[in-house]
Amino acid sequence: MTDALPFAGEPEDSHEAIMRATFCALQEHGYAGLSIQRIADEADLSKSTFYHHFDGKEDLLLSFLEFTLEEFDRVFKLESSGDPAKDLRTFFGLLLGDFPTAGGMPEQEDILATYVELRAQAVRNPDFRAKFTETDREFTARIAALVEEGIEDGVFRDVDPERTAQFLLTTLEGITLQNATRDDNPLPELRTAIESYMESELLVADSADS
Amino acid sequence: MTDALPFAGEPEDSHEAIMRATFCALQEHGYAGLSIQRIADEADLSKSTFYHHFDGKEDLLLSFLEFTLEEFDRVFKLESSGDPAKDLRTFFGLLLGDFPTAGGMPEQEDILATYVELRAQAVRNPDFRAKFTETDREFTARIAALVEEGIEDGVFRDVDPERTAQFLLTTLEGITLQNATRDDNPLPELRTAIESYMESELLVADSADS
DNA sequence: GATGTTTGACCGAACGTTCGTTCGATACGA
DNA sequence: TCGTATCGAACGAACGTTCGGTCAAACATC
Repeated sequence: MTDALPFAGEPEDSHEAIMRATFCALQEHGYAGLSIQRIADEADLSKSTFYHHFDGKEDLLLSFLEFTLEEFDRVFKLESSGDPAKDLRTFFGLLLGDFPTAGGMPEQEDILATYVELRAQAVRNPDFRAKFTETDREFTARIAALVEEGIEDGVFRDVDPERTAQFLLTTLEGITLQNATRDDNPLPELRTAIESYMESELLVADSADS
Repeated sequence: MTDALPFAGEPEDSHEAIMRATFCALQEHGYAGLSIQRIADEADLSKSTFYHHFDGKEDLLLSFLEFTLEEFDRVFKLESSGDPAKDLRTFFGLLLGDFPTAGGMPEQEDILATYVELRAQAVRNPDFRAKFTETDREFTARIAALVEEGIEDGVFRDVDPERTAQFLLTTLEGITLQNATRDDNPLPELRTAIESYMESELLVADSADS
């Protein structure tokens, strides 16, 4: 139970403590405000100790990104009911912040905002870009598999699974981007919008009209 | 003609030169690599001269963002044919990079990538966030107006214009985000995907099936 | 079991660089 | 002569990183 959460309990070693500290420092100060000093302070270590565990800032950030994306992936794998439509909705929910957070941890919206900050670094950082490309491909494949399953079960229309999955993921990331960079609160409305898309494009009609 | 481009010809005064230099420095070094020194170098001015024209970095960036978003808006206003479906496609194209660039200026994809970098700053910068919120609202309103026009003309289905516009803009920004942060080139495929969405959700069917 | 050696985690202090910003001076047009 | 535009030089702060050294646990040797 507690094992399902990424940063529950006390850190076991300094390596994990630094990872956790990076996470917290990112939430508190943002990517631009992230410094070795801040991470060291958050982890109750000295700056020099940090360099004993990591080659430098770039090394840390790449490790952190890798760890985080795998953690996302791991949580997603836990949720599967066999019902494609339900699983698809669950998957969308998770991407939009419906995941549990440990006590004292930041809110889901803050985590998604940090995701946007990290993703934007991929514009200039080739290693980041490679990681996000891979993650996007995995997510798309997972959505496509659910769509295909739904088509075989006769509950989804006969759409192109890969193309539909790509389109859906794009929209979901658009929602995340907008929600993290706007003052109004577009998320609830956009949740219903993507639900509408599912109903009109994906689900076969229940009644006989159109 | 040349007046339609944002940075054509020689800058008229130092203020404009700094704006232009900010634009170029952003393309070359990215947001994280943006410094007063770089801007001054690009504008052939000294750092101290910069402070004669702007209060500081934050002042400049806000002015630059304001100027840039208005420039986007201005280009969009030029294109209107009266045909809602065509105008909508033109609008989408512009948002995805189908705009002219002056000689020696960066490519459209680089400009969109810089847009993503700037937008990500809105996560932490309230002034940025306010500006992007406003721009999103304007864009949504413009799309909604086109959709409403299309419904009245009988070429679009009777959808909710506001909601449809919001959903479309979200997807477009998702496309921009993904294209700027991935190694593969999802833009062409996503262009056809949003065209498919228009055909199946928006346009009334030409033939008589469903 | 006592003793010398090695190893790994840790730290304080410092280094060199870059950053945003300020200040005083100079040149020039009105 | 007053205001405006420009400049070089410098400032303090923060950054990522390195270095020399401490301490305790693990290990090897006798």
